Amino acid sequence: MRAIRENLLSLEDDLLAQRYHRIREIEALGFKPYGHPFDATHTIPQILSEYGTKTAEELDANRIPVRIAGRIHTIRRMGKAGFAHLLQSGEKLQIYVRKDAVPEKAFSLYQILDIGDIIGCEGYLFRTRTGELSVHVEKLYFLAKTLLPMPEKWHGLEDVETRYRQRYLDLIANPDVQKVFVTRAKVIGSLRRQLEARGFIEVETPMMQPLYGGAAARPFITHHNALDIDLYLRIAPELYLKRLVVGGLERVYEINRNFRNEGLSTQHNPEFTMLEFYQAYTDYRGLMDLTGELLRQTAIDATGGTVVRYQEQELDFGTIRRLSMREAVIEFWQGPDRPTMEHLKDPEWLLRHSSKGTPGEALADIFERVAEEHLQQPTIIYDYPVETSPLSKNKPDEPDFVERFEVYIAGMEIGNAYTELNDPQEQRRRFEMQLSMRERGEEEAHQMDEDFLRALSYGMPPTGGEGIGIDRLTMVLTDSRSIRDVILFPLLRPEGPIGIADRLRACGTMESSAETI
RNA sequence: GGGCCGGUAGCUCAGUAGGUAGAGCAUUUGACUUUUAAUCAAAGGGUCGCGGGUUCGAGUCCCGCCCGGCUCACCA
Repeated sequence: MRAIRENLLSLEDDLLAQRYHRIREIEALGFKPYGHPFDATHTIPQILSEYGTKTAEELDANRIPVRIAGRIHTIRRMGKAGFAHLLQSGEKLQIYVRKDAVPEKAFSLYQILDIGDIIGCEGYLFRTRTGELSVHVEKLYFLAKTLLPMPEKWHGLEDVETRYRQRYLDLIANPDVQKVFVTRAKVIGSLRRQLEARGFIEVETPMMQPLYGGAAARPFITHHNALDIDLYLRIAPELYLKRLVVGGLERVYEINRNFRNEGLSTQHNPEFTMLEFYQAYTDYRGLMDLTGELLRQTAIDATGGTVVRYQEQELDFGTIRRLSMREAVIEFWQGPDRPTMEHLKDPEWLLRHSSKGTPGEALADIFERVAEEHLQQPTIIYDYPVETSPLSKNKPDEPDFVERFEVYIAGMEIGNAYTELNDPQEQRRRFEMQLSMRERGEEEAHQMDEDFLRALSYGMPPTGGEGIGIDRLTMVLTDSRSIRDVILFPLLRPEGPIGIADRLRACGTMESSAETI
């Protein structure tokens, strides 16, 4: 018994225990600590946009009754009256509670509210002496108790690790974070609408694949027990989507996760979201036009305009520049000995300027080192060497190159597109080329996919296909520096013991013991 | 994996030269019926990331480790 008392004493300073105890006080006042449905007349953002410009006189002359709900962000108690700010969807509205305007128990409830509690209230809109639009409360409802303290009110939650691990807390404490994810939803919605409007249908293809392909990356491996087979989490949906084009679904798209077992960085998360779409009877030229239209409209839908601020610069989505890979190398070459187009067509020159094994790989390597970081404005880079592009169609006049382009924005690769290789014989040769690269130790070279070859052997119409990285596009459109800021739950190492279960159990035990003392 | 930076109260952060661990917010108690970073008065709250070492004495110096950030490498 004494041990219990001592525990109770030691818990007096514990915020969790304090607040847990408060649940009983809330119940004693006739309120439920959790779980009422609540019919609001408005959301807080609605009130702000509908009545934000009404004057005090207008509000007094024509009283507007409201029922709203929100989380308590700040509370200022002043004896027999007080204020609080309620937070909903990242926006705040002040409420005013005075003792003579609400039932007695409601005022008692107001006096024991904690920052972070979720409440509802009913009353009418007015402006305070200082002019702030507020709710004059006549009825108070209790909707959910917070047991843990909220982050500080004006710095918010700064600790990046906590922000990523406890995104719910980040969303509560940092209203701008909500905006990022609203914009992300707008990006995806905009792309869907635009593709649907052009006759594309959305499909879902396997995430778990017996062979992985469509990109160069190391996969995650998992196991299916009943079939006793290993499966790969897909690194790309490409080969499945092209099978659908063979089947006559001439315009298909998929927006879904890819998984690549690679390092993490500000631009890489092991699972990330990709839009891939395929359009029969077009080629990469057609896709360049389409890409320009898609990106322009997405920027408008997500941000309201075609000019987007990103890290001290203005990116213009209104027009997208087009450069061949070789032109880009020439344009962005730093220092002396700027190469000419002839140099860039000379295998020996290329091999001299790169450690890569083939002229094509060397060109791609040089491009990445010389040009990539300079591609800040939305830019299409086209004509890629065949070695790095096992699924693209050769250029008719230059068979060492393929009809492929990538979209760069803010120095990042955002999109990748090409005229699809639809000649099964050539595709077989490409796979075999990849296999030999694999034997040379290129772990990420493509696997042979015979069913895909079989599908192509039935005939795939000439087709253009493209992938757009949703996360990176969202970064650009939300002015985010890290991919983790546009992924709700980015991958982190698991954290150590949290201990909340023990603390909650202790609260419960204390309480039932206390009753028997 | 390499380099650099960081981890101190629930949150945001200070912490001198190696000498009793601090502030603001939050919390608790009291005052206050138009405040808004509310104010005023008082109080409680710490595994200084973890483990070793040096020292009479370590948040501080040294070594190892854990977690995170940035960056390079890697990732077409």
